[in-house]
Amino acid sequence: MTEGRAPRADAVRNRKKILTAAREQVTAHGPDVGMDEIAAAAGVAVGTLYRHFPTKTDLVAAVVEEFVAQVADDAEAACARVASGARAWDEITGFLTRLTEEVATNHAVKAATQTLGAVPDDKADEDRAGAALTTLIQAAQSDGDLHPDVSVADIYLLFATAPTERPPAARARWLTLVLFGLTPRGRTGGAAL
Amino acid sequence: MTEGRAPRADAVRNRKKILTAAREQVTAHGPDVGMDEIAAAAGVAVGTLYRHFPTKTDLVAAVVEEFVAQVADDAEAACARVASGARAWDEITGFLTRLTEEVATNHAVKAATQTLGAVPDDKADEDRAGAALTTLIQAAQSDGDLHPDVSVADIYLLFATAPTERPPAARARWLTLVLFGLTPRGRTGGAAL
DNA sequence: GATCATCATGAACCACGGTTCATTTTTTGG
DNA sequence: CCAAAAAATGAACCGTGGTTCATGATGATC
Repeated sequence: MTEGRAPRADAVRNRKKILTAAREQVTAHGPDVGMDEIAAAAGVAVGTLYRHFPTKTDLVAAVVEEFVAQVADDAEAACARVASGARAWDEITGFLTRLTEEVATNHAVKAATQTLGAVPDDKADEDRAGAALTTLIQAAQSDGDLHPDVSVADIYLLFATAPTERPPAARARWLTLVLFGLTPRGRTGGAAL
Repeated sequence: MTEGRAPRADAVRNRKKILTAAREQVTAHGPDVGMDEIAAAAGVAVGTLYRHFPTKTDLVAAVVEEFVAQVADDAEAACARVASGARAWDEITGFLTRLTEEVATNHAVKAATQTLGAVPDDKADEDRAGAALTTLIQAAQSDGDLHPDVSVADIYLLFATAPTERPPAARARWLTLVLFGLTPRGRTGGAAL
C-alpha cells in the first residue's frame, strides 16, 4: 500500500548530493541562497531539486532540522558528562558557548533558533534538545550555579536573538553579558528573577 | 552658488507626505515594504519618490534616522531627570524598557539598532544618544547599581539583538534576563565581568 | 537487451520589486 | 495670462529567483 517500488539508485545518490550541497550552501550563505547555486554545488540541475523537494522551503527545512539534531546531540553529550560527574554549570556554559559560535557562524543554525520556541512542528530532535537542556538546567540549579527560575524557554528566547555578523570578540562579550547580566554581582536583583 | 532657485510649493508638500507615509509604512511592515505601497500611502506616484530620494535605501535611511533622533531624545530626557535627582538605575531600566518595546513594535527602530554600533556614517543623533547613555551608565555605576565595566557598546550589542515578533510577556522576560543574567544574585560571577 | 517507469535536464515561465524616462501637469516669474 | 522651468505621472523596463514542463537519459525488471 505504502510500497510502490524501490527507489532508483541514482535517485538516492542524488538525494544525498543535494542534501550535502544544500547543507554547505545554506551554512555558508544563509537560507537565501538561490536554488541555482545549490543545484550547481550538487552537480545537478534545478529540476532535480524539485523532484526531491516540492519547494525550496522544504529543502531548507530538511537542512535546518539536521542542525537541530546536531544541537540536540551536543546537549545530550553535555548531559552525559554531567552524569559522569562533570560540573553542570561548566557544561552549560560550554554548550552555550558552542551554540553562540554556531549561531554566529552557521546561517542555518541561526534560522533554526528562530523556530525553536515557536513552531508547532512536532520534531523529535527538538524534544531531545529540550529534555537534555532541562536536565542540565536542573543540575546547575541544584548546585546553586544557575538562577532557580531559569527555564528552557528562557534559553531559547535568548539564543533566538544571539548576534550574527559580529566579530568573535563581540560574540564572547555577548555571552558574558547574558550569563551575568548588567547588574553587579553583589546586588540582590529585581523581584521577577 | 549653492542657490539655484526656491523649491516649488508642491514639492515641499509632497516631500512631507512621502516622509510621513514612509515612516508609517516602514514602522508597520519593516524596511521591506514596496516602493509602490509607500507611494500609494503618500498619495503620490512612484516616480515622485525617486525625485526626492535617489534610491530606496536613501528613503529608508531618512526614516531610520528620525527614529535614532527619537531614541536620542529619550536618552537625553532620562539624563536630565537624573541630573534633577532621579535614580540613575531607574532611568536606565525605564529607557531600556521603552527601547525594548520600540524595537519589538517598530520595525524601523529594529533596523536602526542593527546599524547603531557598526556603521561609519557620522550621525549627530547617534553621538547624542551615545553621550547621554554614557552619562547614565556612569551615574548608575557610581551608585553601585550597574556593573563597573559595562559600556555603551554593550548596550548597543544587546539591543541589536532584542527580540522581535514575540509576545509582550516574552519581551519583558528578555529584558529581565539581560538585566540580571542567568546566574543567581549571590554568586560571584566570572572573571571577565 | 528490450521495455517501461522513473528520473534528470535546463530553457522558459512567471511574479515580484526596484528603477527609469517620455509625457503631461503644475507652479513660478514676468 | 503666458512661456519656461520644475515637478509629477505611471507604464514599461529589467534583474532576480522560485517554479514548471516537454524532452531526453538512465536504471530496473523480465
